[in-house]
Amino acid sequence: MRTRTDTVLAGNLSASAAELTDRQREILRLIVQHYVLTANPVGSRYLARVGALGLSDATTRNVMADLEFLGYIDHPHTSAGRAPTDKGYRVYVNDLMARERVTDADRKAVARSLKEAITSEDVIKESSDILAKLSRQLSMVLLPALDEGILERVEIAQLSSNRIVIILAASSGRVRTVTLETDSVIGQAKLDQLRVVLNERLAGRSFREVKATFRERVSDLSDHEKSVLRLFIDSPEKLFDDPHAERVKISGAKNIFAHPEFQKKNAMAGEEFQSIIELLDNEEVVIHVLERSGNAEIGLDGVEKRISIRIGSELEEQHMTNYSLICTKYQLGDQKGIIGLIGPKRMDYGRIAPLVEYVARAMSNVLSAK
Amino acid sequence: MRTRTDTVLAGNLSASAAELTDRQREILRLIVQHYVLTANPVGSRYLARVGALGLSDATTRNVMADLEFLGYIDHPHTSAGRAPTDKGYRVYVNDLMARERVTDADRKAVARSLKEAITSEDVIKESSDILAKLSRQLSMVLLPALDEGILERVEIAQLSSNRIVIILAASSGRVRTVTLETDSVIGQAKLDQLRVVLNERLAGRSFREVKATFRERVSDLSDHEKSVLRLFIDSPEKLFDDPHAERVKISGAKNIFAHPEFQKKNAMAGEEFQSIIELLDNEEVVIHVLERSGNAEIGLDGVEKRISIRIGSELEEQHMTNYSLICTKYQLGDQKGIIGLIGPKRMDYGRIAPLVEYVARAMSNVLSAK
DNA sequence: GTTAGCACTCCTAATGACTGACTGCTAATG
DNA sequence: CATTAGCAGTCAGTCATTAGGAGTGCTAAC
Repeated sequence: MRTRTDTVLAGNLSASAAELTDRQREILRLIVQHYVLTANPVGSRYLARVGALGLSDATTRNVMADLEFLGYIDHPHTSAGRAPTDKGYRVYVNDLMARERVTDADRKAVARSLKEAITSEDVIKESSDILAKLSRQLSMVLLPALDEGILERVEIAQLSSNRIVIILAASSGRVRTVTLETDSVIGQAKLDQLRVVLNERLAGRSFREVKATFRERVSDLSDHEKSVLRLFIDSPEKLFDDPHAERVKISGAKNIFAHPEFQKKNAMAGEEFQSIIELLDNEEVVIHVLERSGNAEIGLDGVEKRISIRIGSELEEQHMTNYSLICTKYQLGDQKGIIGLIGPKRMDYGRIAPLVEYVARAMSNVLSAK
Repeated sequence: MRTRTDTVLAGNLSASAAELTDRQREILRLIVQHYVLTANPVGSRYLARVGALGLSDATTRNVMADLEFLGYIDHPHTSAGRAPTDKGYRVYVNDLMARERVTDADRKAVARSLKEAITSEDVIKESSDILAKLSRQLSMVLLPALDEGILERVEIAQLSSNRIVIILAASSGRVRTVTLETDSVIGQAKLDQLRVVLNERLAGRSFREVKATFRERVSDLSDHEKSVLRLFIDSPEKLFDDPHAERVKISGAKNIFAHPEFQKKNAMAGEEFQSIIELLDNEEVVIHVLERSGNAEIGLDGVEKRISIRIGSELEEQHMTNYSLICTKYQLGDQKGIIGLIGPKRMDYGRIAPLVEYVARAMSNVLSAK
């Protein structure tokens, strides 16, 4: 299919975004912007007609042919307009787009939401909700992994003669409680003693370490004490860690289905749709996607990147090639969580990326005051 | 449109299900069963052909015309087969269907799931998951409202010099924790004293009462103590109650969208679809739907009904007239929660209703042993 | 380098014919 | 009198065809 002309072009034009001509960059920018706006492939005649370029459709066509050959845009079929490829979006996000300032209205809305929140849990849920609302996308918040934090302190409280609750406080401020039924009645003095021992042996260590070494650490306790801790001894890996469901908050599912790409015929049967539903159904998928994107790009590679944007195939999820993820980290105590959103690749990056960053910063501030 | 013949029929045939003839009941049963199975309106010729009746299509037609006039079945357009109306489903559920025994395979699957669960929270989540999986519907579990339980005990634990956690233990076994930042350092002795006072004044009362009267109950405390409890004094109604998000577990969203009614053209735009998404997005809607159905029918009207089935319009939700809800209560400590599922009205009630009941009983048993 | 013009491709929506599944009614039947 | 056979009429869904529109690629002229 490739003609000799193509080869010549390939020789003349580098595939690197930096070496695109100004005109090419400008046209790519226009294509992305119009496609984001309308969800329709944009054609050369249309671009010429709106006249932002002062070029004829034919010339535009030539440039677009070059851009297509270089892999920045594509067309679904011969006589359709062009839509950006993942590579095209990537260049747009990196070099071409203008990051808009978060509007005053949005700032106010965020402040209003967060003011209502009393507990840290509330703040996190509200942040997710307001981000979903303002971005009109599907928003997700991931709490910092208990697993990666320090077990600051263990408390034991007696609820009734045979029920106690064990409180695991992480240095991030997160708290995990586990209630236990005890076989025999256990006195307050005994409990106090047990608390002291547990704190001596566990406090200040990472949950991960505690998980791995708990059995040994309590192996010398009396049988009676061990029977109280039976559940922990049986399954430390579950009790010293998050239940998956509780690390994730999701908001705004309705937004994602309102996008025009879902209005076509058999949208529900498609794998895209299925994969979004999977996200709603299964917290582990959310954790996986957010952690991979968040941890890989933000603050781990020397240069601190403030925000991670993954476009289509960059998500490395088989069925999510039509979506983009924008996420960043927020601070909860001494740990970091991740907040972000998912939407169609055709997304207003210039507006939304700063919004994600803004919400993350706002929630971090509010959380640090709790 | 109604002819004189119709009027005569109306005189002859009562609208009460009990007064349907055996043949009418049998045909209604067949219609429901076939419709549930195939999702296609069922016609007289089809019924005659499968031959379960030994009647010709014409006779079947006559009976079906009567059933339609009486409001048990309907047809979407002149030349379509008949589908049950809500009234038809209701009669089917009340009088016609056979409740199947839960299969051994299902029983084993439930047992296997619940065995893995360690904490009560796990049990509840697992119950929801397994119910969704076995029924292939959207399943929901509602925890008992903190609001309606007794505040059994208050504990205070110090996490660090200026952070404490307050533990509210409900008699149901549920525990709510709230971490507080204190302005000044507060000694252990002071905390112990505060705990004693709070327990004296709050323990044993309902959360609802505590919520309403907390401010008065602590009005005589020292300013220092009040400053520690500032958050509670400011918003007792929020802190002595559930955050909505934490009362609800949802599983199996993917199931509901796999049903054939969603495969048609603009399914996503429809209000039905929107209302299901609303359910996923908004815990308060779930709470509302489950509580209304569960509380209205189960165990409040003298006769203890074990299970609540609401069909279409009986749900009294504007946009959910195409769905049915099956739910029942389960026991958590001294309170009851609700577990149930939502699916298209076209649902295998005979299999699913017993399944819901079985899972509820199984989880109640496991929970009572925790 | 840029543009005009033209032939060509392909999607989409609209149309209309056709089929199949049903119903309702009537007249005949046992 | 209940039941059945037969027939005309209705309507959704499918399929092929058509016309229209948008856009491309190429070539030749400016």
